Amino acid sequence: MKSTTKGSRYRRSQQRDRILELLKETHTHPTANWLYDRMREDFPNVSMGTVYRNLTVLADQGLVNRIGFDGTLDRFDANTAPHYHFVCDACGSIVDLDLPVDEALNRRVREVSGLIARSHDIQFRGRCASCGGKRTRGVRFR
Amino acid sequence: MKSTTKGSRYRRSQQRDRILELLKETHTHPTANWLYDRMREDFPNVSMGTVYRNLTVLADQGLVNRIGFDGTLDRFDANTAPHYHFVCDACGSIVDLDLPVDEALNRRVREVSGLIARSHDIQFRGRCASCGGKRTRGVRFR
DNA sequence: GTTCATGCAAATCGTTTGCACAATG
DNA sequence: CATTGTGCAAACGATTTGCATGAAC
Repeated sequence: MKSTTKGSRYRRSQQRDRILELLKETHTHPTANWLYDRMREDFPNVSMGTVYRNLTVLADQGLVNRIGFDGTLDRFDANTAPHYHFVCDACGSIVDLDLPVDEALNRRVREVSGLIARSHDIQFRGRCASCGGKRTRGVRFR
Repeated sequence: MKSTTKGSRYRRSQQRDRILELLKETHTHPTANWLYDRMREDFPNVSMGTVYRNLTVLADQGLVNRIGFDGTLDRFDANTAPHYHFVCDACGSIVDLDLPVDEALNRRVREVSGLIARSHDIQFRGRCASCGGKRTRGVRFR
């Protein structure tokens, strides 16, 4: 991984630009493999290595977040503002929530434990709109 | 993975009993590999396969939780009561917090999004007591 | 005695990396 | 032209699985 400390001697590339574009126009927190499939439409010979390398660079530049929920693959998100997530038990889809981030929680942690929390993440779990109350096992997002 | 739906035709085994015991007397949310090392003290020929298989069974029986935080390996925990976690940025150690679980959050998700959240997890991030404010890069827990 | 659990090794999956060549600044 | 990015394939680390044998019920 390149360090953020140095002058970030990154060059631009069509591939990386496109990956960021895809992430900006997609709000499903895609996996590397999903991005790879989309990328092949424009760059038929693109490799997974390139996808991962660019995701790492974008994350290093702070343009993208890498998130790895319990059990699921790594997902990527161009929404770098702090926010909470809803994860569907059935199909694994992830939805951003409009709940305001509650900084007071970090303070409560300190009161209770003495530990200084600088941030926190919340994942809510349940069925998403399309999986509903049904027992249907949705197709796992890959 | 065996299903919970059937009659759970699990037999007991010394190995599984010992793994559960280790998890009960350990509150550091160990990795499979840590458990493997401890297991070898009692069962010199135990294999990782056995460790993982038993962890899966214990999780299926609801006796153990498998938790996989962002970037870290899977960790295992015999404390199955809902609780929040503090994750150290520096050394990766995980601490259970005494903060009461706030069920009202699930309701707020519904108000805001219409999604029905059945549960939620929170991970707080910061430096643990031993990593303190120091820039020391603690040894990553494996 | 039937079935489940084990140990071993090989397989799988997501991700990373070394290398020779192409693209960028 | 000095260096970074790419495509390819091989390497990697965590986890899973197939198989023959041993333990549990």
